[in-house]
Parts: sequence; structure tokens; C-alpha cells
Amino acid sequence: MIAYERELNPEQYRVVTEKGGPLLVLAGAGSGKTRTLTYRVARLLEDGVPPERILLATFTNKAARSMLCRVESLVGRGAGNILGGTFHSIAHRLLRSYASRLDYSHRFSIVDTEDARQIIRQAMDDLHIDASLSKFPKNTILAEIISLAVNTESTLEDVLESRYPFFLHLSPEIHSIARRYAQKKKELQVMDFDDLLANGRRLLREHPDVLQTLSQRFQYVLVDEYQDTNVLQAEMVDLIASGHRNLMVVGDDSQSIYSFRGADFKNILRFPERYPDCKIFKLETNYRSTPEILHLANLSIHQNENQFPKALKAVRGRGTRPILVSAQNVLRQADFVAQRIAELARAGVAFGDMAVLYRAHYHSMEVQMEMVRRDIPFDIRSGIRFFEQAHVKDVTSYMRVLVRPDDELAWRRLMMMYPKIGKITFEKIWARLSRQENPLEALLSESFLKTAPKPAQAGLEKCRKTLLLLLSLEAADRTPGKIIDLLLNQGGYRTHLQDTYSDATGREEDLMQLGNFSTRFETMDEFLNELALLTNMSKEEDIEERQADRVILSTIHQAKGLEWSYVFIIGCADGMIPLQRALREPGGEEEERRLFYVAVTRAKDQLYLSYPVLDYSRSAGTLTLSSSRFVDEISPLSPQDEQRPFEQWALFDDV
DNA sequence: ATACGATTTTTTTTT
DNA sequence: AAAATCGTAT
Repeated sequence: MIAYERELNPEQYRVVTEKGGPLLVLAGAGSGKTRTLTYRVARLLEDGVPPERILLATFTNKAARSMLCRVESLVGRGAGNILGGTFHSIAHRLLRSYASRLDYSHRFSIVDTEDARQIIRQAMDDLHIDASLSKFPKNTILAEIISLAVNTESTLEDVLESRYPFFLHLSPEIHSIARRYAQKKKELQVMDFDDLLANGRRLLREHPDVLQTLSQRFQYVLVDEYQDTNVLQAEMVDLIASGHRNLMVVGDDSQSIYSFRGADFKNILRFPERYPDCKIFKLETNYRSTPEILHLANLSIHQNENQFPKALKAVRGRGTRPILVSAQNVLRQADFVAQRIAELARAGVAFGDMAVLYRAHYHSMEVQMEMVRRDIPFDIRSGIRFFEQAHVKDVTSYMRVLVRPDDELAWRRLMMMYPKIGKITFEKIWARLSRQENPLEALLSESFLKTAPKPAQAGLEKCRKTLLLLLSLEAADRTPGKIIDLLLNQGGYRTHLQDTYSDATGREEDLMQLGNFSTRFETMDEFLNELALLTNMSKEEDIEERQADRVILSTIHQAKGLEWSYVFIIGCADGMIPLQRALREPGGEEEERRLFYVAVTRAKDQLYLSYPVLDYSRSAGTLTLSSSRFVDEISPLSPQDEQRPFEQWALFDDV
């Protein structure tokens, strides 16, 4: 038995022991939100609720894994039957079982952002819309527009009007592209990320028997990071919880930072309206940060209008005041950060206890270079997602055609790696190939080769050889690891890597890692299907990574939920945070302030805010920047002010 | 006509 | 650093 009363504070204890019904938990930063949630699940299990009747929706796969892990160690037995994961992965699992209900093959596959953009580009080609001629939005932007319309459940016009007014006059064309895109996805039997949610909800909405089964099954539904849900996700949750109405949502409206992908923190603000009988709990005791850091955080977030009133209460003793550093330029800023990190390290602080946070990846360029120069070990929570890198997509496209010979996107990628096969030649080859019962077998036949355009034949022959090589593997041996090995050593892919990239060795190592990673999956099919939903090779799980003592460089978004003793927020200039571009969005300033709040509340002991006074950009030349409005609006009136939230330092070269 | 290499631009955040 | 675009070679 767990000694709940001793291990939890009274706020948390009340939440954990509350019986059932709709519950809204407003959990401030560092208030033990995850702890509360895991103890609650443990408590349910101890009360005899079967694990398979609990649904736990989280924001990232990592959060789900670590939470279930903690639950298991609490109750001392497997909690593996709990359905836990991101909304996308939960929807994915439902759709695998019920795909036929929505007129999809149960073998549908998932396309990632890049694939989706490709399909949209094809849709534009089909409609003879040339993006380069007029000032027509590029496929990337179109993908965003279409996605946002789905996720906010609004019309394309609404999205255009609020976020892209300068494209409003093109709405008929954009509509036809969207329609064509949907049609193509259907033909290819693929779903994009948004389809997973939209179809997941459709399944529950339109198939009462499915809803009946699922809503009866899930006796308890728990949702983490509720402030970041969008309309589709919120409704899915409502539907699934409709059977037993034991719905607990946990979140912090002040940390809602994902509106760019449709998240609507009105879901959390209006939860009490949707569930008038709900009970509201607040967790406001902060165990993480010093009172000085919390003072700054509270001052900042109080500038926002739309929120539940709240204030974090510190339990820790006094620390040092945060410091605002104005540096002459980005190089000086980088120099300061690296210098300070080196000093702290010499004073005995572990590298792993320090982090540098920023609004956008490119803000960190100079810091990265300076860290390399000084030999400071660091890890970038990189912007480029592992599974989206070119070499990973290259090798997985071979796997894809083996599993699904009609996978056009995979074929396209695969063939275009060979010489003399570009966009047009591929179209020609595919026009013939796709008519065949099994494109893979057709390609392997000698006779097919002759029908291909002359210049491409040599490349195609190589392609054929490589595929034959892969097919020569025994079915049981046809694993991702083995395929990668063959491609590198006999398929000529190693040469291709070396010819194409300067960092070929690093990429080769990535591929070995990918091979290792794939062994977690039972079948190659499963591996490929899950791939699109993964962002990173869960570094937390690798023991090596956990022990690695490195400074973390991360965007604020990716830092959510994490904490460090020493935190440097760089680029605290107006235009960087708040980011100029984000201010144009409706509600942009408040969202950016929440982002700032998230960044500030990551720090446990010491917080440094820094900004460059001069910045250089190719388009605008040299610019003078001023400190962020988020800093200015809480600035002390005088340096003697006892309540001042930060000290000020200035770093300029001697003149 | 097509591929491919050189050149230019362009960066928010993520499932 | 990667993608989009442009110009040239085949």
C-alpha cells in the first residue's frame, strides 16, 4: 500500500483521492502535476480498477512512457494494459481496428509532414496551378492552412481571413487544392496527422456501436496537458468519457503554447461550462524554483487577460535574483553564455544541470559555435526530427515498397536516388508500373526495363539489382536492421551517403541506431506504421543518454515539462520573443507571453535573461534591438526597488 | 526535354 | 542547413 497522505501535499492528496466524476485540475508549473497524475492512476489500480479500463492521454509519447513507468514502480506490478499515449497514437490504434468502418483499408499508412507536402504539390500539378508564377502560397504554406482548418474546425476562409488575409482572394483555388489533396490521400490509402484525429472523432461520432463499446470500456479517462488540446481532441475525450463520466483533465492555461497547431486553451477555460458539475482543484505550490524566479514569473503572467487567476507559491528558501544581460551583439551574448557555463562548471555545477533556451532554433547558432570552440559538451534538442532526415527516409522507403508495393511516395523517393531519374522520368515509369497488379514484381522482370526511358535504364537496373538483393533475404531475415546493413554494404548506399553529404559517417551511425531501435517492434509493418508518429528516438530511455552530462540547448517548446538548476534564456529582445511573426496572429502576444512564462519557470536556482542589442540579418541589415516587452513591462522603476524582479548587467566591447 | 549543379532564399514552435 | 529556384549541359 502506498502512503498517499505522507507522500503528497494536501492539494495533491485531495486530487488523488477524489472519487470520480468530471474533475478539472489546474496545475501550475512545478507543482507536482505528473506526480499527482501518476499517484492518481496508482490509486485507481489499488482500488481494483482493471488497467485496461483506464485511458491516459498525454502530449508526447515520452510523457506517456515515463508516467506508466512510474505507475508501475509505485504499484509494483505491470500497468502495461493501460491505454496510454498521445491523441494521435490512441486514434491510430482505434483506427487500425475499425478502419473498414470509415471505408479505409486496415492497411492504411500514415504520412508525415513532408509526405503530406509532396502530395499537396502533386495536387497542385494536377490542377495546373503554378506556384512560382503568381504570388501563390507554396505547398508548405498550403499544408499549414489546410491543417489549421481541420484542427480548429473552421473553414478555409476563416483561416485565410485570420492568418493569411493576403491569400484570401485565392480561396477558390485553395479549396480545389484541398479537395484534390483529400482525394489523393484516399486513393493512396494514407492518413496525415490531422486525419488521425478527424477520423478518430468521426468513428466515435458516427458509429454508435463503436462509441458504446469504447465508452463502456474506459471507466476512467485522464488527460495530461489539457490546455494544449484542440477541438477534435477535446471532443474525442468527451465522447470516450461519456459512458462513465470519470474524466479528469490536468493542465495549466498559462502554459498553453501550441495554438499554431490548433490548440485552443478555451477547452480548459470553458471546461466548467461543459461540465457544470465538475470539481475544480488548484495546485499552486511550487517546489521547483526560488521565490525570486517565481516572483518574476508571476509578475509576467499577470499581464495576461485571459486566464484563471492564480499565483505560484514558493516553498523554497531565498535564492539569487534573476539577471538581465544586454550584450552588444549575438556573438557577445554567446560569449557570455559559454563563459558563464564554463565558470559554473569549474565551480562544480554539472553540465547536465544547465540549459540554454530560445524561441527559434536559429537564435542558437552563435551559442552552438561558441560551445564547440570552448569544448563544452552539449546536446541540441534538434529542430530536425530524427525520423525525418533524408537518410532515414531513404532507407525506410526500401522497406516500405517491400511491405506495400503500391506505395507511390516510397517508390518516388527510392527511384529518384538513381542517376537520370528525376521527377518527370519517375512519372513516366510509375504510369506503367502502377497499372500492374504488383509493381514490385513488375519492376523486377527483365522486360519491364526496356519500356523505361533510355537514359534512365542504367539507374533502373541498379535499382532492380538492389531490390533483388533485399528480396534474396529469407522472410524471417527481412528486418530493418538487416536491410540497412545490405543497403550500406552491397546496395551502394554507403557510397551514395559519402557522395551526397559531408557528414556521411554521422548519418551512417544514425542508420545503425535506427536498426537497433527497430528491434523494439514485432514486425516491420508495425515499425513503419509507428515511425511517422515518433519524433525522436526517445533519448530518455537510453541509459547512456541519461547519464551523459551535457548542457542542453533547446527551444522553449521542447523544454516544456523539464527543469534545470541554471537556465539561460537567450534572445530576450523584442522581435525574438515575442517573435515578430507570431505577433501577427490573433492572441499572439498573450501566447508569446505564456511561452516566456514557460521558459522562466524551467529554472530552479538561477535564471539569466540575455539579449543582443545589435543584430544582423541579410534582408534588413544591421538592426538595433531593444529588450523584450515582457522584460520591460515588469522592469523596476529604480535599481533601489527592493521588489525589483531582476538585476541588470551590460556587456559591451571597450571602445 | 530533362537532369543536375550552382545559386539564392529562407527559417517558429510539433504530432 | 535545407529547400526552392535558376541556368546550363546533355
